[in-house]
Amino acid sequence: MGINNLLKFMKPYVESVHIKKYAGKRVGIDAYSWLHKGAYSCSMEVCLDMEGDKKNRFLQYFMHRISMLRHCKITPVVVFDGGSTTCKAATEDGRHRKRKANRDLAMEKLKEGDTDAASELFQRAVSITPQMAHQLIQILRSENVEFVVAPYEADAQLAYLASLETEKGGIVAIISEDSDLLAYNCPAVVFKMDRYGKGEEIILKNALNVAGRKPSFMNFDRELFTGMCILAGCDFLPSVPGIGIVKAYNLVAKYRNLDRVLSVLKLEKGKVVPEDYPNAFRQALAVFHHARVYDAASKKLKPLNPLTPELLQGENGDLDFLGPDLSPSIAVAIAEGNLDPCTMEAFNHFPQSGYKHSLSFTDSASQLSTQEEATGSMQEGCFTVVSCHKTVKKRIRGDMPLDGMKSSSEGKQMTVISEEVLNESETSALKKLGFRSRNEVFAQKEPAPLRSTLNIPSNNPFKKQKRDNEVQLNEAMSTVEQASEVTEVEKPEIFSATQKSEESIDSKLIKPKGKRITEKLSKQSNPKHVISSKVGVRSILNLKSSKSLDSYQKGYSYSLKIISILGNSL
DNA sequence: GCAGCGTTAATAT
DNA sequence: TTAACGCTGC
Repeated sequence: MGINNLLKFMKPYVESVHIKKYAGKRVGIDAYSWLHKGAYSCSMEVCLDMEGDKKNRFLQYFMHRISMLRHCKITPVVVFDGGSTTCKAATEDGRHRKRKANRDLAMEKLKEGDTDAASELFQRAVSITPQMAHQLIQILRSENVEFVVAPYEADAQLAYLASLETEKGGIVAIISEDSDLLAYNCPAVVFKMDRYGKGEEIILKNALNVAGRKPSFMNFDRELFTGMCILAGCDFLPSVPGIGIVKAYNLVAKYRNLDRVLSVLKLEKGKVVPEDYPNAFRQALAVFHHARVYDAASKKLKPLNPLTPELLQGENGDLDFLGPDLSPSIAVAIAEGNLDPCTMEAFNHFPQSGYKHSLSFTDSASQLSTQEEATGSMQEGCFTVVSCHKTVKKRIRGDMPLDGMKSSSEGKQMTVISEEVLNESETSALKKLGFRSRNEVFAQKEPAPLRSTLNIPSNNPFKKQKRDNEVQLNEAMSTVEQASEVTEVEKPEIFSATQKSEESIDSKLIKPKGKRITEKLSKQSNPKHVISSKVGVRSILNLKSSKSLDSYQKGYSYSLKIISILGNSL
């Protein structure tokens, strides 16, 4: 990830800082880096999509850091990655394969009973899923933390925010682990920030055009700097064999013109330079400067910097490598966290989170820590559901064997495995180790489905898939406009299933819910599956058309605060 | 001196 | 997953 060896090379420009230097300011956060770090503490649970408190540690990790920033009077702006662009497909694919291999190995170790080796391998296998990001988004909403989902790269979105003035939603610095941000010309990036707020900062203008320091970036403009980064090797384009950061720097410093550098490279390295390297290089450069980002003011996608005439004329006018343009309604739905940017499926509005988000932050005795509150309603196994769908209400009230659920509880720490992500032998291996499957725990206890499914083609290249999905989404929308059932389900509603649930409204607990099984049930047993899909889409796009965002969000976050599900039965 | 490879440690609690 | 380190070969 990032630019090969860039941080090491920039060491002379790194300064130790405490994040409180940005008190009173808005600071952007690359969500992926914290999600990933947080996931280490629960890698097995995440990989196997288990249920239970431990799986949600990554949320606690994230929110702890948010609390720390707020404690420092910083306004955090969390930026999530969206879909990946075609340029990056190869890198992503390689990572995916590695993770899968590690996961398979981990399963084998687990079967052998070697849990230590297994957990180490699971740590290498963790990937951050859109569902995890969405879980976090739900909490951020309820805690009124500002966030945006980038249409493509979070880095580009962060760079865009950093280019805006504060009054227009801009940020003054970025917290991340990704050196790409420097290639995107972000002015101030804090790397390796620990939980107390200490980190290492690079301020770009302290390096560019400053005399007397080595390596000297005297007479480097931002384009040359980005060019150097690409030459050294980045996610979009591997470096020419034999070229690392030092040689890249020397070439750029010597010729101060990227076209010249490319021709010298061809002369010096000859056949080692791939045929299409110069073209790929220019595309990568264009991505770093003109990637498509979401503009909250116009609620549309726009290029990070205005497109140049050369770009508009070149590439036969096909600028999809910057990330294909999206219609405004889709762009908004993605940015606001209602549409999965990878699959273009509507996110399930059903609660997924087991995170207990009553975090407070103290630094007395210079020790910063979280406090989790357990409430009575949880211990008593209270059951409250938030839903956008009225049939859910009926099912919960009519069919849910609540008493059975309460009596089946076997202590808080029980971990439940999901058969949908495991094959048969894996499932039986885990059962031998004492895990229970979700199907066993949730059989006949699940409410009706809410998830929308839009028949996503699975093997298509990303670009085509996005377009197809967008068409389907728009079609689904227009069909739904006329469906009479829709009017019934527009308003988010809160339903309670026990007399205790009224009390739980004050509770700040969110307990996990079996999602995958919900989907499975929906396909098997709900003849109205297609309708409910459309409802999902409608309810999302409805945000834009008929309600002010503000009032919806208030309602939504309120709803989320009272989600408290299943109590001890997990 | 540098690139590039392999190994190892750290990430979180 | 990444950074850091040491080794090797150009």
